[in-house]
Amino acid sequence: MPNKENVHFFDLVYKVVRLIPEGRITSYGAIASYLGSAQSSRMVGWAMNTAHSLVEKIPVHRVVNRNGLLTGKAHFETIDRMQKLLENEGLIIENDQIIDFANHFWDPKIELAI
DNA sequence: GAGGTGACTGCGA
DNA sequence: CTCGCAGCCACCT
Repeated sequence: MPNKENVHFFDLVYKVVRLIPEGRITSYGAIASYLGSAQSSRMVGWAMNTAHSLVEKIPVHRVVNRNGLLTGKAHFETIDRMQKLLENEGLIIENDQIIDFANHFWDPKIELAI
């Protein structure tokens, strides 16, 4: 659905991430796949890095790798921040990994019915 | 302008 | 099972 020219990859990423419901999470790959660049999952991660600097509030803590591992926690203010935020939304984190990850997974491809 | 880096992923050894 | 490598593309030096 995204165009090819005037649409920036990052903008789409922000848009999708912002749509993630509370208590849900998704993966970099899922977003990348939704944007039509399944192999560019790295860019999603980089987008999060940029998003962190934006004024807009983007729930970047709801984006983890495909294993439900909090790989991006190091980029938050504190290492515990990400886990704390997720736990505050009803998720359970153990060993930096989201418990019952699959059950809380939010796939933009499905939820947004691309 | 060129090279290095990275919050990922999938596949092969 | 774990470990390593290649592909991907925007940003930084």
